[in-house]
Amino acid sequence: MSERNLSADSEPRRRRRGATGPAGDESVRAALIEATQRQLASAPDGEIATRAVCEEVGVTQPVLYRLFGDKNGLLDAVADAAFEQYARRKQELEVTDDPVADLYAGWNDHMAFAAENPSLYQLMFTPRPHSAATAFRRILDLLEATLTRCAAAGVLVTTPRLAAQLILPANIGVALSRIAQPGLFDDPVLPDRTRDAIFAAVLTGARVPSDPDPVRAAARQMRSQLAITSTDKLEPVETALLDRWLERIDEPH
Amino acid sequence: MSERNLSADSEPRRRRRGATGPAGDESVRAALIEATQRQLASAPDGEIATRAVCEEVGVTQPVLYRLFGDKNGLLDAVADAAFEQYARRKQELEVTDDPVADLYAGWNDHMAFAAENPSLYQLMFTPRPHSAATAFRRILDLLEATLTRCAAAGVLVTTPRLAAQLILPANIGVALSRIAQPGLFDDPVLPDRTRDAIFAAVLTGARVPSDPDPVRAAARQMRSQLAITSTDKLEPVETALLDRWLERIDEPH
DNA sequence: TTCCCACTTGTATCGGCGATAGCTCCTTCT
DNA sequence: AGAAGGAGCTATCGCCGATACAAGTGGGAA
Repeated sequence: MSERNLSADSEPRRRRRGATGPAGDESVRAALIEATQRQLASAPDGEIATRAVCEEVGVTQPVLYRLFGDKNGLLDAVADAAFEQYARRKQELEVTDDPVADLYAGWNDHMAFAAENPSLYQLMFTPRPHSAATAFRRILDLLEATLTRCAAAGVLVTTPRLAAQLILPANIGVALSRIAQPGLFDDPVLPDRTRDAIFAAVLTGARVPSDPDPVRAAARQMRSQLAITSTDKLEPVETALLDRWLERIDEPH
Repeated sequence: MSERNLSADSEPRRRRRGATGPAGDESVRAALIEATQRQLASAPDGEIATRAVCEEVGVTQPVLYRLFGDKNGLLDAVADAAFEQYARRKQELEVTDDPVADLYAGWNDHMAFAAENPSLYQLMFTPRPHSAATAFRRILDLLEATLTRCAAAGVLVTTPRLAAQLILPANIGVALSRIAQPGLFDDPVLPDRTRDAIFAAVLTGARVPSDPDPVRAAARQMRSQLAITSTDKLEPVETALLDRWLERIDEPH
């Protein structure tokens, strides 16, 4: 049931037949999404009725169900539209060539977005049954991209993938807790403190602009670690050759 | 509206008048809560119908509405009952005289509870309109009590109140993210890493902040650096084998 | 130009939901 | 015994999500 026959894939065939009127499907689509966002922000219980949405736009229910499949499809579309807003905001921020500064700005902007759009935020990050929305994953990818730039600068101590999985849930947790229980988490320094705690576990404490070659730095650190604490996961011969290679990588060009 | 005239305060007057039958009100109350929990765990969409709950217990709808006021009151009661389970679990753990160990156990048990009871967990920690449930606050108090013991032991660098506000949202964020998007946050070390990152910002640096195994950390960073910027100081075959070895070093013991 | 047909849209409706009005019955107090 | 008041059941209200059905519309074929 609910094949959610979205008309996005039939976009090239749009208006081929039938009467869609002077305004195309995607115009009605956008209007429905916008109306849903508005009613979602107004409704204190965070719930909307497809009837009310259709009435505000001036279309009947079958139109909505043709465009979005079912109510869940509508909410997915709203969540993805919210991601577009989120990404647009973030794009206006990330112009620096300092990826760490962008990371900080990204966290702060995430918190601001959540505070300004609590209903949309819940729609995006709260577990919803049978949701096919891609907003969550795309935001994680966005974060991972910034972290990859950090890794390229040599300031990341883990993989960008793991770092993103560390940062985003913490960010979401603080934002959702503040939405759910504003009175319990009203400490103004809370987001910053959480941010610093997580970032400290992911970024190297000291910026290393002095070292232009992060590969060499990593190799050097790996060698020293091996010298201090030997590993038993490699055979001695392997460890010896590994050390030789690391030494070669560390050698000046 | 919906005064939610709960009969808990009328407990001393129970069965004073009227026919409650051989089973008292609180028996029916508990049965309704239990049935709701069961149906909540079964339902894939996390939604329940008061009709179905009443039918399973064998009472009619007005009974439910007299006992809980409305559907939200029922869900609040379920959330508070879930808190009792949560607190009971935690009470079985916290017997140590090492408050820091209790703190770690508390985090881990929180994650386990969320994984075992995803529906209940969402009910407790996800923003719900007009919720009068006290579970959220009581769990925060529980955490703050443990942190006060840590402060008495002199291992806390902030106030217990702020520390609790730092820890709980991070804990919730990881748990909810794993419930909402299991595929995106499947890294098994994610909860522990988050825990260590947050605790490091709250406890005196007894525990290693970033990584318990510096050799593994160095190997991981070396690998990510190699993945980002390949080196020309090693032959491709050598680089491939180097990566394999680093991977072996990074593997959990 | 005319007919046809695929597609859209409005009407009306279905089944289910949360919530409640009003009658009946039972228990308890006087 | 009679009075009184609370509790439960039946029936129902209004709203919701979703859809069957028929009328309508416009582009393409003859």
